[in-house]
Amino acid sequence: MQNSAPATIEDVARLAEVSIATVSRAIHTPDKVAKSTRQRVNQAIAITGYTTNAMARSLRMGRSNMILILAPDIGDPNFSSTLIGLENEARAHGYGVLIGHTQNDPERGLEYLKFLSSGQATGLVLFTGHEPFGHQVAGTRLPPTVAVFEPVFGSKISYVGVDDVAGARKAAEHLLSAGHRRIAFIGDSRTRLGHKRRRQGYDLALDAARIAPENRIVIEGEGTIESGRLAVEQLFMRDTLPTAFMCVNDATAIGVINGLNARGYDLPKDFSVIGFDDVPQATYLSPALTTIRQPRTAIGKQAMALLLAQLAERPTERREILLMPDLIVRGSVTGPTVRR
Amino acid sequence: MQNSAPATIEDVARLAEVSIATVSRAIHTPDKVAKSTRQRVNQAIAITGYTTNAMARSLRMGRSNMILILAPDIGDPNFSSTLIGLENEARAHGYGVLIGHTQNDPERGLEYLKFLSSGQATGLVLFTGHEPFGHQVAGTRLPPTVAVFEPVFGSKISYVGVDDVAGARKAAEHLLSAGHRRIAFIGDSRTRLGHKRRRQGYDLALDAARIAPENRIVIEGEGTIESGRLAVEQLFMRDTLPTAFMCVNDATAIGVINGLNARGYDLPKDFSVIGFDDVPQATYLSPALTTIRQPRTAIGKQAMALLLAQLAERPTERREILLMPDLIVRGSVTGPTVRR
DNA sequence: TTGTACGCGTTATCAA
DNA sequence: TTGATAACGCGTACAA
Repeated sequence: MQNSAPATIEDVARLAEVSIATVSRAIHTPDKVAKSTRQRVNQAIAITGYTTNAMARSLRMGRSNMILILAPDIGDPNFSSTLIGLENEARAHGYGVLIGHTQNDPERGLEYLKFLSSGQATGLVLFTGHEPFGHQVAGTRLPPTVAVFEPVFGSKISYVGVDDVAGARKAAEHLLSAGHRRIAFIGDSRTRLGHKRRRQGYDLALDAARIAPENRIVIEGEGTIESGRLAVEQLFMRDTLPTAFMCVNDATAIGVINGLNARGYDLPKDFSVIGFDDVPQATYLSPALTTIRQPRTAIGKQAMALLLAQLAERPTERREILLMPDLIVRGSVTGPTVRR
Repeated sequence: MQNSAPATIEDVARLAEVSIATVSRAIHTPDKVAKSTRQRVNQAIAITGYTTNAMARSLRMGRSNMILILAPDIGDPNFSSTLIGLENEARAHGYGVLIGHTQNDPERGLEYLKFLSSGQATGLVLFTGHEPFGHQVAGTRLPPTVAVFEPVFGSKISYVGVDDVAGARKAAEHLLSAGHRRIAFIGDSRTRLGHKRRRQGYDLALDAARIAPENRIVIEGEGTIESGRLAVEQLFMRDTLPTAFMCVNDATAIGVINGLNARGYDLPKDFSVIGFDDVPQATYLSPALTTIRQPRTAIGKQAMALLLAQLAERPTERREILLMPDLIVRGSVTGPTVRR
């Protein structure tokens, strides 16, 4: 027997024969209400199926218990498992999460900004690598925020992510220790901070191995499958072939493998390829991709923990938490082949 | 010069020297307010940077302009492009969308249900194939809802999706016309309606080609990569090999290709494989996967249009809109090989 | 221990 | 054409 309109606190109060104030107290500070009253209230809640109206509550309190997650591309294979870490940690502390998909569209950014400033979300997680577009224009102050997956360029927003330099260094060292001396780095970038750091790791490893700069091959790329294919074509045009490809991420590696296959090469015999990220597809490539695994769920968990801490007591200093990634050895790396 | 607290309608009213009622009117029914007054109000809005507080608005109106999208798995490659269709159509009509990730967890379902009944979202899009868990328990009435991607079993919720029967039939006919007579169907299901329909399409095509039932091979599977690999193993154990694999979806096809590759077969020479969905990775497999393409963005667009129509005038009858998918020919299908 | 009454920011009704 | 004011559902001083 349920009404069409959802039960309000008043319905409960009437049924329990108390005032709405008592109902509210019975819910939020149970020890401040007599045991017998509390029981009557709880019964009434059960009967009516009462659920506190989150909107009214947030309006009154000036804050909600929702966290907004802003992502430019939900299809990114790195996104979903990071999200799980974020969600689980939030739930464990009584917060819910909502996902906003910006598609890198400034207008959408603005829209979600309004959502925030209406108080419909209390905290913000950024996958975007930059503040929401229109943020400065709108002149709004951002709520407690943490960035994930890509640090926010030129800002004091805290960041939780993988240690790109160390991970990339591991990758390069793996190639080096397999005997490679001509290693190409595919996917260099001037704008993406994370990719820049991976390039640093590459250089660090090659420095340590005393590989002369003129024996390093660096190709730019935006980190997409297409950019990987393109890089292969560029290399073949220049006719400066490496024995191994170190890719800025797995998407690039997939493109490289693809391009190499298309040219009829037999991997990993002819060339070695290593990636970064360990996306789900990496296992199903042929050869299966040797790569650096991002601890995505752990990153999500830590990021949310940091955000909730900020929510509790607003600190000023920016924090950067870097998690160490692991090398995952599969089939795409072997010793170098001497080509004639 | 901006305040810390966001401007309210009262700030605007004070600055424009009118009442808050007039401000509200100037915004929503501009023709009902004198031109000069309207201009003063607009100026004041610009100066204060006023943005209407969505929460207060929704509380008063009893409805918001947000649509909640419930998905069990955001990582599903079918999800993101469907989402884009949904988002664009919603935006075009002044609605915003929020994504809820259930991970098939009943508790999470309940949580989002509360979100809905608080009026924080007005409409619902279901990717889940079932009503939110706990729906019956909570005894809540669902808002206007439409299902996408997977029809909701045993319910009168409208559905927009691909024509599975017709698509599967196209796939089977493609195999047939390439000369195959022993075609295995991988991924049969008793519970998933969409997969059942694909199986129907397979049977229809084979009926028409007068392939006797004893020459049909049907393997169950849950539509995952792993289930595809498993199916291959089963077939080899039984020693009843087909010349072609028709897979219930691309994930299964990837597993099948993988299993076949692992056994050292040369595709598509030794076996043909066809998928269903056309996920982004399909192009990058070797061989590139011939498959049936779901018009995902169009599905999203149509689904949202249907939902918004329901929002405008609540109809009773259930509708099912089926979009026709296309055959995408790539490299994974050739004529059958005679095996000794 | 409990109840009364105000305010959160809007929109809508009713007078003026 | 405009303004006062009542609701929307809730939390919490303050009073009892």
